Amino acid sequence: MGFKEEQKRQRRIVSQSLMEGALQLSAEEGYASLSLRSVARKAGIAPTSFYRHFRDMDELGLALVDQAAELLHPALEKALDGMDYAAPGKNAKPAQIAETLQGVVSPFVECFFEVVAENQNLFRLFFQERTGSSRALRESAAQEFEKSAQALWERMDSLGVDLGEGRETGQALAMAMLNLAAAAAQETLCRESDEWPEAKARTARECVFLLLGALIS
Amino acid sequence: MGFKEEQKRQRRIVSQSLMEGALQLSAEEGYASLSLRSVARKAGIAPTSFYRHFRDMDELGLALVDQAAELLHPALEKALDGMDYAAPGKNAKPAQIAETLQGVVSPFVECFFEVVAENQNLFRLFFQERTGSSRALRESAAQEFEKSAQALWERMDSLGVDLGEGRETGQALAMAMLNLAAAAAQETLCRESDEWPEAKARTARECVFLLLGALIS
DNA sequence: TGTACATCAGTGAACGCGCGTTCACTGATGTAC
DNA sequence: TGTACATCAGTGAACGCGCGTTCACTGATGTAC
Repeated sequence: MGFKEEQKRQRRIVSQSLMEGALQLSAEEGYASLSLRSVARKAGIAPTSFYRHFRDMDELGLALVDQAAELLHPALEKALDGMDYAAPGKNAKPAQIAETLQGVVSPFVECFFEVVAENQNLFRLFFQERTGSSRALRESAAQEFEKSAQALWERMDSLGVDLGEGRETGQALAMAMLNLAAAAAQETLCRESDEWPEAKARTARECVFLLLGALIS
Repeated sequence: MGFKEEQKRQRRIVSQSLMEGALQLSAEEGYASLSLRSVARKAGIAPTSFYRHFRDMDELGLALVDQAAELLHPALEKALDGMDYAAPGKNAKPAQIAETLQGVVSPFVECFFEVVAENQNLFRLFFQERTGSSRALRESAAQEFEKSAQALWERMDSLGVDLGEGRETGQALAMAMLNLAAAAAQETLCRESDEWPEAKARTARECVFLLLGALIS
């Protein structure tokens, strides 16, 4: 009876070890240079068995991007839940507004860097392929990224962060926050040392400046 | 007499056609997937002749990154020359400060996007490899990028743009401007359509907000 | 002037290798009757 | 219960291919004496 379930479980385990192996190898040589055979070797299966799990390396890459997205979105949800913001009065001082904006920026930065730092190889791939050479990977990653920007904007909008002339500007600013965070994360991922706290602090500062500038314009 | 010069000229032409060929191919498949043989084929020489010009594909990549840097730096110099800024008074309105900041941001954005749009394949490679898989390429590109950030910061500093607590913050903000510009450029490079004006406008807006936020904090 | 040698970009043949993919097979299990 | 068939992850042998690299060579030119 339990055989089919067990078989499916095993299948998932092998698929995951292919993805994990691809991730480890891509950290060293880059995803584009990987070979089907090297990934199968890393996962401990015959090259021909690869095809029982993925049509080709591109499909495996897509699965990895999906996996990254499935980690990113709940992390972002958690950030959105943790945000608070009290719209400053007309005469509020910049320093006060900046302080208020921390209620939006801090949860974002914390959750973003947490999930990235805990899945470094996965997000290295995700950020990389967002502008990579495979159209399928690129479009999928870019789309997930945009989804995140939209969710972020909608939350800020509903909190009453007034980013100016409407939807487009607001979403673009959310995208800019994500771009700044991704740039800092990529930079940190490429370095040997763990400079995550510094990257987080820098990103937070930049995001606050960005929103503050938008708010008072 | 003129033979040696002529020979050197020819050599440079062939080297350039290898670089040009690599660039064209990398736009389609990504630099990491290129083969020495395909590049030689594209340039119209025998595979073995490749070695008369570059030790391997990595050295060719470095030459391309250098070439990008040699275009980027003068473009940035031009931008720095074109900047002007009159430090706003204590009671200046945000809208006025934003207007003043355009004198810094506009030349930067104009020159940056001009040189990128005119050398799309070269800068696609440059931005890509900044966080790519080859350590040599990555470090070289990242270093040139940082140089630019430093030059940008020094110019803003000398213009009297007061970005706050000193050198580190200022340079980080210059880096953030470059990161925002690069992200917008990469995104546009990946799309089919020519959305350069939109990307420029968006980047300019984001840079102004960023600097404005930093200024009034 | 001629002769011997040096330089140097480019070449074609040849090598061994890892690659992606196909094929027919195994062996464990479930299903129909 | 037995028998025949279906499913499905995994396998090893085999294929043809493009790859990076080596080697000894060419042919045009400059240089020394």
